[in-house]
Amino acid sequence: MTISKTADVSTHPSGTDKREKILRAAVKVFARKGYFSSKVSDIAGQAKIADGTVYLYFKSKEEILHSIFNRMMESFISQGRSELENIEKADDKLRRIGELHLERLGADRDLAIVFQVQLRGSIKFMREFSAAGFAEYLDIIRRTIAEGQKQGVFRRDLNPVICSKIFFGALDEMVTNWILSKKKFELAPAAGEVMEVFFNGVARK
Amino acid sequence: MTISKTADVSTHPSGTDKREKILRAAVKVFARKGYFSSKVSDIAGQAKIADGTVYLYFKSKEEILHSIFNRMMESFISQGRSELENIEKADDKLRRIGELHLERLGADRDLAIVFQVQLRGSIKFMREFSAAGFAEYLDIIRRTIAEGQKQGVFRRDLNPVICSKIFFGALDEMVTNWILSKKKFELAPAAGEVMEVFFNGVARK
Amino acid sequence: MTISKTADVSTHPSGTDKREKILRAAVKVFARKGYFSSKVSDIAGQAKIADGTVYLYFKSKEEILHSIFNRMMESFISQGRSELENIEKADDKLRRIGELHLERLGADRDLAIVFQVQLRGSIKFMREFSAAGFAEYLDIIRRTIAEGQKQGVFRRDLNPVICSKIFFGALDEMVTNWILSKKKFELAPAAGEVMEVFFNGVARK
Amino acid sequence: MTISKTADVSTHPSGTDKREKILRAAVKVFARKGYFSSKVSDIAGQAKIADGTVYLYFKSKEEILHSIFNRMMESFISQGRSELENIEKADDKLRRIGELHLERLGADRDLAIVFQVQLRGSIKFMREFSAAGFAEYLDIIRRTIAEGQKQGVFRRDLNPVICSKIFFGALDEMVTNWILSKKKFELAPAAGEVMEVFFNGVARK
DNA sequence: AATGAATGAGCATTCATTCAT
DNA sequence: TATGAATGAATGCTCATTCAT
Repeated sequence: MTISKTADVSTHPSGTDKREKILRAAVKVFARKGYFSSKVSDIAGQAKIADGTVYLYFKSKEEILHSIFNRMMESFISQGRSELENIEKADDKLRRIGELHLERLGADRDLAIVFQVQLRGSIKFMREFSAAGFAEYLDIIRRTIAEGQKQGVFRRDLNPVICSKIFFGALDEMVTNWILSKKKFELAPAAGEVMEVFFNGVARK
Repeated sequence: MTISKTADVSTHPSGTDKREKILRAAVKVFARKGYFSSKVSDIAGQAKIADGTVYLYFKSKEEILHSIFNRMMESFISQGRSELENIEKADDKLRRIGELHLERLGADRDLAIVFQVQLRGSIKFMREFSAAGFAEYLDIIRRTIAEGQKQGVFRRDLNPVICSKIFFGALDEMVTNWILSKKKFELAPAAGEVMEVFFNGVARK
Repeated sequence: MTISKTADVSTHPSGTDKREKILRAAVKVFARKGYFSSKVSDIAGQAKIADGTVYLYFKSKEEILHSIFNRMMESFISQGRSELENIEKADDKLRRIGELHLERLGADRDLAIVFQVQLRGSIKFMREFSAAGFAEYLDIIRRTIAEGQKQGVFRRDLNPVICSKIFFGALDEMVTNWILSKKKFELAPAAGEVMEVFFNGVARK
Repeated sequence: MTISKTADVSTHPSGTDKREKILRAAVKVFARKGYFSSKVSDIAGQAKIADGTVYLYFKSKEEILHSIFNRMMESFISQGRSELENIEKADDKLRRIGELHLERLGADRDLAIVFQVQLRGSIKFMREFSAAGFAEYLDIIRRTIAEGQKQGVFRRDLNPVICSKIFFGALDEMVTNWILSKKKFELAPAAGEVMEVFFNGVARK
């Protein structure tokens, strides 16, 4: 991202840039060392600013973590919404959600690590994370499944709530494994197989 | 790098008791406050021993966490093995694994929290956890699926590695949701529906 | 585990010693550098203990300051009481109070500095100080004056409250001047002249 | 803290105005929070200027405090001089000093707080304060007393130095008590009683 | 083995001061 | 002159670990 110091007079000229810079630095640092083991000065160092400057943009180290996942969830959900609104069939929608999920996290390994690992590191974070947008995400999946049941493409004998957890859990585990794996492989392609199992099961008919 | 003094502890009968006491205390404390926010003195206090005594049984705070999951995984896997060896059909085996997974974690909420939450809090822990037994667990699932493919009960066009992750991920998410849920409900009963989806999919035929 | 606040220190044999040592060190350090400019590590260094040890005996730097003046006021007032109870005449009592005041503070220059200077450095401290015992001290003086009025040794047209402030203020200023003075002189002998003025005034009759 | 900036460089020596504004702001802020707990940005905020602007008028935070009491002492002493030069009798002079002292400080509670409390918070400040004008003030009192002795209105057996401290201490304590008191009362009227005691003593003849 | 007092490295945060604009 | 974003030194407090008893 370039340091355009001419353009946006609307907000803080450099303010947004620096905030952005800190967040990116924090993602990198948190990904490598974990939230608790990361020092604020590590983040400042990575962002090439003075330690104190961090506090001009964030109230605390914890707020940085919050900002990371709030921003991510927001863009995640809004992107999801716009992509899905033109899709009619619930199964297609779900397939697209799965693809987006893996594409998005597969595109930024550090961000994925923060999501998969650091966010799970404390019940407190998880609850806050849940409140911040994750619950909504799960609910979108649930509604899509319920929609599919109405449309007649999904079985009606299954509980959409449980199905949504299974769906999310399957994707989530793909991401986690990808992160931990030493072999570099593409995450997104796995979406197809996940959907196949989720839709049709592993049983031979 | 590690761990366990399992061997030499067995020599001292009372040693095992106190070690056990510390581990139980640690599970309780970690579950409530998270690994990083738990103080060694909290654990000692909970175990009703002096702070220093902890270090007669564990080299460090981290080793306590390691011991918790090593012990858990060991018993988990050995219990699984003995339960499964008399089951012939791969789908029955897999069903039993799912039941055991949820029964076991559903039986001890604190332990479940440590597994679901604290263990995920750092890549380091996750890698070590993976090395310590989780990979083996996932592999048992994978082999069971491959076995089912041979037996002809599972589709042969699916990759057992990916299927095993889906299977584990689905169960794992059930547990995580159960932990975070404020409503107290039984975890184990969910196993049936998970298996149903995993086996037959959500699509209407 | 932890210790002990003010109360049960008496139980620990060395506990009291170390607490004492820290307080003495703190008086010295506060006297030289002032409360705000004194670092906890200065105090620890002066007391020849590790920084952390300070916190085994005091909850915070501020609590150290409180302890200093609480302890001082307590002993000051209790000593005063026992000295005064055998004195009948109010003017003799007052004279003895004046002497004690100057003797006591004149005996420990560092302690006097903390009392005269550091304690006055913030309204907050002053109010707390006032609550802690100073108000009582002033009240003892006031009552003694009122007593003298009853006994007929003091004029009855004067307000004892105001007189007590004048009395205290006069002594207090003697101490403050003594502290600031570069010439080393004895403080206590000044008591006589203060009493003479307070009793008989400066006016020539 | 944004400011309307007008290019009024031409009009006034606005420098003095702004300096004045900062000093008034500082008195208010120091009075409420104490010198050490007051932030330069608090002062700037109170004065409605930018933080950096403070440094165009003062070299440091400490210099602000110095300026406050230098200015105060100057005006105090010069006012005193002009008021006193027409008074012949030393006892009348002293009476007027006492009145002025209490009137002046009683008229501006915030300023009084800074004088009574913040100035006493460090030996360093006190010494500087003393050098800056307080010593001179005390000396004026001393000389007035000596003058009174010559005039025959004051006893000659008393040491004027000690008497001046008593005189000042009594007044000073009145002010300090007034500041700490929660009840709002007028400070100046107390002057009469202080003088009465100082002149004639509390003893009944 | 058990204790718990003592240690001291480590760290988030604050804030006086500077300086480019 | 004025600004306020940026700096980075400074410090109170915590807590895992040690060790004398």
